[in-house]
This record gives sequence, structure tokens and C-alpha cells, in this order.
Amino acid sequence: MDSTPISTRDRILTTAERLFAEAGIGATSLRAITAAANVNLAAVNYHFGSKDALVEAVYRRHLEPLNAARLRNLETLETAAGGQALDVETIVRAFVEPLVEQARTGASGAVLTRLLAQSLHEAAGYVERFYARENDAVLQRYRDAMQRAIPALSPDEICWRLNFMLGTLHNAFLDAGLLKLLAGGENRAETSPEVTLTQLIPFLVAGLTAPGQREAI
Amino acid sequence: MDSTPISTRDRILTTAERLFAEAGIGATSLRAITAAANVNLAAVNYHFGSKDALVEAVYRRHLEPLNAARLRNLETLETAAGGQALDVETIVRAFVEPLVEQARTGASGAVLTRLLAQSLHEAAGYVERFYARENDAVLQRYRDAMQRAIPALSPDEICWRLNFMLGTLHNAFLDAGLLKLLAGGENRAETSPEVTLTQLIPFLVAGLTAPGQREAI
DNA sequence: TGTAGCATTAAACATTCGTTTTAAACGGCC
DNA sequence: GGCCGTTTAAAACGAATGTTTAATGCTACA
Repeated sequence: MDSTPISTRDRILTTAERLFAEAGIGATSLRAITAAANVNLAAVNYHFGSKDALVEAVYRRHLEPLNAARLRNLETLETAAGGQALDVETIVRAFVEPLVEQARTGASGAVLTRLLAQSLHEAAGYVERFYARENDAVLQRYRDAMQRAIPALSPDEICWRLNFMLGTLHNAFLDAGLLKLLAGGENRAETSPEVTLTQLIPFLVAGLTAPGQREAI
Repeated sequence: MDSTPISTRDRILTTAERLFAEAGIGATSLRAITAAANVNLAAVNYHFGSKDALVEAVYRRHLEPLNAARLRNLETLETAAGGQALDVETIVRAFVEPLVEQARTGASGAVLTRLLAQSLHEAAGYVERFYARENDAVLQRYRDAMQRAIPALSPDEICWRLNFMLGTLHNAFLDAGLLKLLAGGENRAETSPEVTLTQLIPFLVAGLTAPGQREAI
């Protein structure tokens, strides 16, 4: 159907990101990728050079627009607010929604959320190695915005809570298994990214705005 | 010094849990374990049967007392309360503190927290396979306690928030790298389990007690 | 003292991994 | 049409993995 048939390189990328998201990076062999993509084994090393470079390419393809969207959201909001501090929920949404958005519109379905969830763990080494700067810049922008939104908290506390938020966020989209375990076999509502987001936002906002150490409650 | 020298089996267990916590299960080979433990390679398969069985033994040794402590804490509190619903913070502390406690008193240092953090990811398959029942029972007890503590939330919302709590909790003890990233190179306070706990409790309690869907705020 | 049973050792096993090599097929351009 | 850079194909390489085997050491008990 495509006028330009999907290139070997793109087929590798798309297949790799799916398998990485499903089984993890270490557990996904180049042979599994190339077999699923109907591509020769050597094509990976030809097009990317190594497995590490393939991992980098996979993450770059997703992290780049994600970080861009997060930064753009924040800047748009801050410009509109004109110097005034943003709402905590607004900041959280600006950070989280690109994740859900890309998961919904992207051709790869909900792959990104699962892929990103692993970026805190197995892929932490990769992401940190060749993507620290961009991630760093975005996180610090959000950190500053959050500091202005909750001036009562110390800078240290802001960092802690953003750290907690990241953990909550990525885990929330990672595993549906825990939810079933918690429900104890009873029928469960759906666990789509949209529903998860609806449940997640109040939790995060409340956690972020909790009283700090120095405050007399 | 020890009257009874540490057995080969225990040396394998202790060394394996340390390496698993440091580098992950998949990235830790039996040869690395046996070399670090000054033990023959075949001893692992002799004493445990397989690497999977070793992983199971490592997790069992920690999950068993952890689950037991969590259950004991909750039952003690509920008995003392005499039918009255517990405080949310009390429930959270009953759940989290055994983690910190064992990390402080255990001979293996802070290994458990990092080990447990991986139980949601790489080790999820292992833990789920041979430890679903015990974990399940404990989680459902806490779910019920939390439902009584926050009756305004629907059962579904309780499950979601406990799920979020677990994600936050395990990630909080997993990586110190993100905190440095967030701080942006500035000097950071310590990230000991105790400090983490101090920062974590208010975040979790506030998130758990956030208004639900049905409530008019 | 001798022997049965458990524990340890060194060596090899079969797979699987990422990577490299060699050759063949394709496609545009002078 | 013939050359050349690009892409694919098949096979092999070396290293590392979990596992097994066969032999040896050791201890306890009769």
C-alpha cells in the first residue's frame, strides 16, 4: 500500500522498539529482531554499527520529540502566564500528556510508555550515556517551574518530589500485572493510558503539594 | 572468628543477592557469583539446581520476612485500634518501614531496597511465578485497610493508588542518579534510606488521600 | 579401619550471543 | 553495456552463558 515500501532500516527500528518494550533490551537478541523484521542479521550492524547504537537510535527517535513536546508545552504555558507562577496540575499535565499523546497517535501504539518505563532501569545506562544533556535540560526547566509553583518547599524537597513523580509515572504505565494482583481477581476497569492518566494526576498533584518539612501544618 | 564458618550455600546466596542488586539478574553470571564468593562454579547447580532456583532462593530469603513484618505490623495496629479505621500515614508506615528496617539492620546493608526495586521490573517474572500468593495476601490486606481509612474512594481508586504507591516506593530506593540529574550538579543532601523515607511519607500520604472522582472538592 | 554419602573440584558440554567476513544481487550513471 | 557504490545474503568466528559430567576430597558412622 505504501508508495515507498518501508526501508530495512526503519523495519529494524520499529521491530526493535517493540521487542525492547515487550521483553527488555538485554533479553532481546539481534537475531530475534531481524527474524521478526524479516531482515538479515547482518543488516543491524550494517545500518547501525552495533546493538548499542541501535538502542540509542530507538531511544533517540522517541525521546527527542517527547522532550521537545515537554519543553514546548512548558514554554507556551509560561509565556501565556506572563511571569506568574503556574499551577502544579498544569505543570504536571504539561509533562505527562506528551507521553499519553504519543502513545495514542504514534503508529507503534502504547510502545513508548513501556519503553520509557524501562529508561529508568535497564536502559538507564544507555539513556544516561547519550541523552543526559537533553533530559537534564528539560528536567531542570520543570524543576524551576515547580519551585515557583510551590515556593514553600525547599529546593531539595522539590528535587525529591520530582524524583518521586518520575518513578510513579513510569511505573504507572509499565505494569498492568500489579493492578490485577491488587484487585485480587475481581473484575477490573480498563488500564488504558487515558484512564491511567485520569487516576494519576490527582495522586501526583496531591503528593507534590504536600506540606514540607518547614511548614507548620 | 566465626565459630561456624559460613557454608558454601550461604556464601553463594549472599554474594548473589549483592550482585543482583548491583547489576541486575540478567547481567550477573553464575561465574561472576562463584568467583566473588570463592566457590566452584558447579556449586550453584549442586546446591540450587539452576540459576532460576538461585534467584528464587535469594528473593525468598528477603520477601518472606518482609511480608511477614508487613503483615504483623498491620495486624498489631488493627488489633490495637479495635475495629476503628487506621490512619493513612500509619498504614503507609507499617508497609514501608520493614523495608528500611531490614536495610539498616541486615548484614547485607542497603541491598534489599535495591533488590526489591528490581522486583517490579527484571525480577517481576520470578517474583510473580513463585511468590504471587504471599505478596497477594499482604497486598490485599493493606488494600482493605486503606479502603477503610479512605472510605470516600472507590475500590478501583484504592487499587490505583496503591499501585502508584508501590511504583513510587520502589523507584525511590532504586536510583540515586536521577536525583543528581534533577539537582543539576548542585550539592545534594544524603540519600540514605532514612532520609528517603522522611521525604517519601508526606508525598505518599498526600497522594493517597487526594480527593477522588466522586467527591466535590 | 573401612566404607558410604555428601561436598567440592576441574573440565567439558551445548547454546546463544554480538560481530565479522565473504560473496552475491541490485541500481543508478557515465 | 559495464562499472561501482549500496544493500542483502549466508556462513563462520570468538566469547560468554547455563548446565552437566566424572573424578576427587572429606567426614561420619559402623
